[in-house]
Amino acid sequence: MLIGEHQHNIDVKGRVFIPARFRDDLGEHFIVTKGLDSCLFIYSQDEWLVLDAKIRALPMSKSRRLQLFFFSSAVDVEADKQGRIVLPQNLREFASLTRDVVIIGASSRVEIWDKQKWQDACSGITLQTITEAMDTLGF
Amino acid sequence: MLIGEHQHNIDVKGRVFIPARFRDDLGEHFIVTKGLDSCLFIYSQDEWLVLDAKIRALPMSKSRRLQLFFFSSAVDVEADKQGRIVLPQNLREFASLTRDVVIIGASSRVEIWDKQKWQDACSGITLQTITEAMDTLGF
DNA sequence: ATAACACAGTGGGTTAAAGTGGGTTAAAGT
DNA sequence: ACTTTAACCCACTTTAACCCACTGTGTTAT
Repeated sequence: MLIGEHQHNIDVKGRVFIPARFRDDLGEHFIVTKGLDSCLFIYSQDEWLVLDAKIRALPMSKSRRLQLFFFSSAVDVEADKQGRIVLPQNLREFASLTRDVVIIGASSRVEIWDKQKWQDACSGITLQTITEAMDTLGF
Repeated sequence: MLIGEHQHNIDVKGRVFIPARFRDDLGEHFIVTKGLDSCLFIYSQDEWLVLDAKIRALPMSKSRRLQLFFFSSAVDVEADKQGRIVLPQNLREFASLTRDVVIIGASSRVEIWDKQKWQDACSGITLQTITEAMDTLGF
């Protein structure tokens, strides 16, 4: 299960370090795609296949946009000996990744955020929202 | 069932001792997350899996922020031979843990509080509040 | 009653692994 | 053939995992 929050930098070559815990779960290869809120999603090979199957199962009329969005932007990457991956420029631009990034475990996938964007998103979560959520979830 | 109150220190390495009784209940691994009132929650693997499933089951459109909050703030930890866990810096900061902490059993989970915060929270609980609560519960 | 023991709790030093940066070589495109 | 880019490798720093030694307290046995 992918959880936790890590801070890392992208170096001048466009490489990002993927924390060891995440690599254990993700495996050798993994898939990077455009995600929601201008961040990037990383799926393990297995999770990607699940997603792929779900999208295929949809009728073309509904899935067309989704297909284009996910498949066109998806890249299969492999970590180097130091545990880093190279992010293609178009994905870096999409997520506005310059230097400081935050890497987040989100249960079935990993997300890469620009640090500033992540902080903004976090500050949007109020105590009330969380309390309500805990109520409905039965914490 | 997790009950009781224990006083402990966090050492310079960010380690906290988890009382033996709690460890018996929590198992080998446990999950630490950001909780309410600036404290940390600790769940057993089993308890967490239930929560994980519930959170995942929510539709992405409504719960995206919540999912991010819960999963990003969670960490899987394991006690060392002495029965201590290492708390990541971001969680220590969140809960303002410096040295003196209080560890509390709260039925299905364990909570870690800054000592001062805990005392303040306790003094905020009046006899009236409790009596009212007991009334509604039908004690 | 007291010594011996076991275990809960504390502190700190050592070592292996995680994380970071940059240089070099191979490959691709012009 | 030359320039640019990406892949690969090596060296270094930092951090976290691991281990060991010590203290205190309660329990058992003599």
